This record gives sequence, structure tokens and C-alpha cells, in this order.
Amino acid sequence: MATLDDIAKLAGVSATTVSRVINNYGSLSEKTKTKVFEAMRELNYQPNSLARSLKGKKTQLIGVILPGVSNPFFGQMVQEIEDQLFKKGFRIILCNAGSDAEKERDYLRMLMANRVDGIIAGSHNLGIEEYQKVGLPIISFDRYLSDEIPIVSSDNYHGGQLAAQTLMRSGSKKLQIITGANRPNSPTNARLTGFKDELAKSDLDFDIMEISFSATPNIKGLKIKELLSKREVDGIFCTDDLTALLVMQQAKALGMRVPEDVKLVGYDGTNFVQSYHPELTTVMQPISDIVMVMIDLLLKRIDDHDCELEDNYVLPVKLITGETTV
Amino acid sequence: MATLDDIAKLAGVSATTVSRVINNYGSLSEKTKTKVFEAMRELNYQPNSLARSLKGKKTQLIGVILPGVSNPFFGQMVQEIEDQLFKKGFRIILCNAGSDAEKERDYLRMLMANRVDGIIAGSHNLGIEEYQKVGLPIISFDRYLSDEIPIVSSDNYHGGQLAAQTLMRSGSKKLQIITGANRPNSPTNARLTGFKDELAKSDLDFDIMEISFSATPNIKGLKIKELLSKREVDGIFCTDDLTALLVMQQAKALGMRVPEDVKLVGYDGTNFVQSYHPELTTVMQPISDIVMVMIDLLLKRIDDHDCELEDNYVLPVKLITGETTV
DNA sequence: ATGTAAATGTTATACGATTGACAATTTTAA
DNA sequence: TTAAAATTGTCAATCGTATAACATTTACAT
Repeated sequence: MATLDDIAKLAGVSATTVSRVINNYGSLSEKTKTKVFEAMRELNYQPNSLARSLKGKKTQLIGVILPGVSNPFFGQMVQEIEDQLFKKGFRIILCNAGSDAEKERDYLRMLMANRVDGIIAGSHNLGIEEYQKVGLPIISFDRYLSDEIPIVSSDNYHGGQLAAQTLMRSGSKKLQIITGANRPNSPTNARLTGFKDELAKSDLDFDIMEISFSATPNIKGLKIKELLSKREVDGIFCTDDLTALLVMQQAKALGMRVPEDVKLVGYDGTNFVQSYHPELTTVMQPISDIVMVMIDLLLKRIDDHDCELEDNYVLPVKLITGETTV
Repeated sequence: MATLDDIAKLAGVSATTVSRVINNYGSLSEKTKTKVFEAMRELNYQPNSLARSLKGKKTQLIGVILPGVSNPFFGQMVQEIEDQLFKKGFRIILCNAGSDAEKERDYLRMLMANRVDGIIAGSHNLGIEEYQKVGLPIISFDRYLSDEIPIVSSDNYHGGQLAAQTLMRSGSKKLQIITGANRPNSPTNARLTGFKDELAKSDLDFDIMEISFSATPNIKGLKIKELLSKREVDGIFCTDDLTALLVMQQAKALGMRVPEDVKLVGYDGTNFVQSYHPELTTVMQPISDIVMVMIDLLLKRIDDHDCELEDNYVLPVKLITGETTV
């Protein structure tokens, strides 16, 4: 692969001049610029960004750590992140951490080794300590990592409230929430709390079903079937849309009608669900806005490692009414 | 961030020794090794991979160029790629090229600049020339790029045949294929050909509807609605599952029953569709195997730039029978 | 023609790590 | 005790680029 020197030789100028052209500093005549650019084109030259970064420039790389990209929610989020960062001249290193703490740790190390300019962290298998010693700008999606790391999230609490209101308005009396296993700093916690608080106002009670985020759809389906076949609940809030789809699936299999026999509200409202399952009532997270805020904050931190940022940035959710509630 | 020298100072040895420890060459006493490792841990040291790569080592980075990751098919594919490459010590730079040739070109340049070890290309907005002058190991998914670049794909032709057979066996008489706009080297072409050839055997005719891959679901839905409302066809093969979902959606809206009024076969068979739409009959691409082959070939090329590889690697598809055909 | 500004070249250093050559020290074995 | 082997250090070059300092050449205006 061609180097600076090759270009210099071909253009008949000094390496310094080529560098001057590339970085556009010092004074240069149009003629030399043209010569150099031509040589660059001829050799299909790309400045070695390893060398540039080593010499103090940024890498223009951002690490994105997420549970995984096959989930439509994170798929869309990555798509947004990539899209917005590309426009600002950054590329992303994709890190699917799954629910594997060791893998997440490995990725953190690699990102440090690669001297990425910053990290967007949306997967959270690790404790605080590991994130603290990274020493790179980090923005977290939806979970507390450390005092220094801003959290961007949708208004989970209000989302929970909305779900409760919607189910109640729809006439549900026996309510159920299906949610991921609630670790202390999990966002689904706030969804639960909002749901709970809202129901408390009307003195309605409800049951909680916890299903691990990492359970397979089959497992989830089984548990849901078990729940539904008791025919005790008439209103369900799933803290993610995919689970809601499974509820619809199982309900259908059991001959239960939605919303007549059981109302249903999901959470996330991805483009995917909006397009392919518009019938689902759901609480939409403003993914695009969330990403915009995360990137904005991250770039600020990259620009100035010590700049003051808020601890929390909470973006409003929106109820999308489908046919699974009345 | 700590450097080699910092470690050397803290451990009270020379930089060379630290390097020896890290790269495990020369002779070393246990005592020094321990000292050095301890210093590394204490400073949370990560060798600067920019510097290492500059000095001739590989970057352990692979560029992955795809249309986008919000599509479940490519979402799952990226997940697989990431998963398998991680185990082999590689990370990926994710490049969503969409249907934007300029963006794909930009990404190619960036990948060169970043000295990635290789590229997996699954998005194809660019001509052959651009890929030829990249000068890096490349493996292509499902499309011809240049004589030097191996193509890995599912057996699109046979997939088309399977779809045709299934619809015929199901009793369809008036057949329709819905497929992306067919550019010369598009994989959907082979699906079409297989479909066509199989129908020809039985002297059945069919219509072709082309809908651009990049059209929004709404647009696609409209076109499908138009088609269905004529009530002329009773068997449809969609060359991707998402479009098949839209057909089901529109059919339902029009009061048509699947499979009674119209049979339906999709293509892709992602985990997502299998879990959340098991009712859909579809031709499954062996994503995991495809990825395995691509990675295997890519690593061979990385190891030896000039190693001989086949032009084509075609992996078998599998029919998954749901309820949208009888 | 002369001075000034602009354009380019020369040279050196740095970024952080790798690696080879060789010297110096320590350990081990006979 | 001594020679051989193992360990560690010193020094320098290298990867490709950036950049500062300084020297030199060229162009242009007066």
C-alpha cells in the first residue's frame, strides 16, 4: 500500500509538502496541490490512520457496546448510531456483549487498546469499577455505570404510567406486567415503578412475571402460555415489544382474543414493530433522539474530557395506540 | 494512558524486557514476568494497538459492509459475524452502506486507511472497479464483485425451485413472485430463475412484481394491496420474509385468508421469523454456515493474500413449512 | 534591482511499540 | 572455580505520519 513517500516521489515534491497538502497548512501553490492530489489518486493513496492517530490525532473510532444487534430495538439503535456518527466522520466498532460479562470486559480492553475516541455503552453486565478505570469518554444508555458517566434514557417511569393508564382506560381489571429480571439499576425497574404507582392511584392490584432478558423466545412463550391459560388476567404490560408479540402468539394459540379477552401494551415501538405489527399498542422510545443526545454528549466529552454534563438525560416517550387496547 | 515506558519504570526493568514479556520471546525469569504483569495490572495498561499495527502486526480489525443492521436478516448475519470473529480475536468495524454508493465508497476508503485485515462485503452499490483497487482480502456475500473475490451465498436457484414446488403442491394455479428490482448480479435473480424454471416444467405461468429493496414498508404495502385486491393470484413467493409479512398483513386487511385464498412462501428464515412468525412457510438460508465459510475464506486470504480459492461457495437452503402453504 | 512574501525543501523529533544485535550481568552446572 | 547458559540491559532502527524550525528558492511588487 502506498505511503506518503511514494506520493512525494511520484509528485516530485518532498514528503513534508505532501503532508502539508493533506493537512492543508503552510502556504501552497495550486500547482503543487494539483500534482499531489493527482499522485494520490493515481496510487489510490489513503493516509495510514494508524500512523496519524499515533502521532496524536484522534482515531475517529467509537466503540458501541450493546447486548446484540439481532434484537430489532438494538438493531435500530445501532443503525441510528452508525448513521449519525458517519455524518460526523466517525466509524464504529461493534461490540455485541450479549449477557456475557467476560466478553464485555474483553471488549472494553480492546477498545482501550485501539484508542477509540469514545464509547457508547448500552450493555451492562459489568460493575462500576471496570468502567471507571477505562479513562475514556463514555455515555451510557439506560443504566447507571458510575458517577462520571451520563445516562441517556427514555422516560421509563412515565412509560410505565402510560401503560397502566391505557390498560385501565381499556377496562382491564386484573393486570399483569411481564418484565426482565430486575437487577438493581435496570431500566425496566422504572417502567415497573411507574406502572405500579399509577395503578396504586386507582387501588388496582397486579401481578409481576419476571422473564430473563436472555431467555429464548421458546422459553418465554412457554411461560406466557402458562400464565394465559389460567385465564385470570385481562390486561398485560410487556416491558418490551417482542415479548408482547409472543403474548399475542400464545393468546391466539389458546383461542383468546386480543383485546376482547386480554388487552396488551408493549414497550419500545421500533420502526419494525410499527411497520409489521401496527396492531400493537406500545410505548415508543424516541430512539433517534436518544442517539442524538448520546452522540452530542459523547462528542462534547471527546472535545473536552472534563466538561460538566448532567447525570441524567430523560427523553419523553409516546403512546402508540393500536388495536390491542380499546 | 499508560505506555510501555511507564510499565518499565514501575516494574523497574527496561522497556525491552516489558516488550519481551508481552510478546513472550527471549528468555525471561518468572520473577520479572510477575513484576511486569503486576505493573500492567496496576496501571490498567493496554498496549497501544495502533503502534503495534504500525510496526507490522495485523490490526485484528475486519470491515463489515452491509445494507443495514435494522433488517433482521442482516442483523442476524452481523451478530453471527461478530460472534464468530470475536472468538478468533478479531473485532469488526460496522459499515451500513444502505443503498448509498457514495457512502459505500467512503467506507471502503476508511477501511483502507484503517488498515483493516480484511473485508466482508454484503452490500453492493458499487461497481467492480472500486473493489478491485482496494487491495485487501475481501469476501463477498451473494454478489459478484470481481474475479478475485469469492462469493458465498445460499443456493438461491434451488430456493426458487423449492418455493415453486411448494406453491404448486399446495394447489396454487395463478402464481406471483414479488422480488427486489433485479440488477444484473442480484441474488434475487437466481431465486427468480429457479422459480421460473420449475414452473416451466409444469407449464404454469406467473407474474413478476418488482419492488425496490429500499422501498419503505408502507410503499411495499401499497403495491401489495393493489396486487391482492385484484384477487387474481392464489400463490405468492416473496424473495424475502419481510415482504411476505406485509402480504399477510394486507391479505388480512382485505379479508383474504392465508392459505385458503392465497398461499405464501417467503425467503430467509431468520431466527426472528422462525420465533415470531412460525406460521410463515419460508426458504431458510443457513446464515451461520454462510458466515462460517466467509470467515474461513477471509482468514485464509489474510494469512496468504494469494491463496487460491473457488469463485463460488453455495450453501444449501432448507424449506421450513408453516401454515401459509398447505 | 531589491526587498518582501510566498512556496518548498531539509532535517530532526515524536508517537508507542517491536525487534535485532550486542553487551553486561546473573545463575547454573560441572 | 570456571565455563556455559540464562537473563536482562543498552542502543538503534523501524513502521507512516505530523510538525516545528530553519534554509533555500521562486515570484512579485515597487
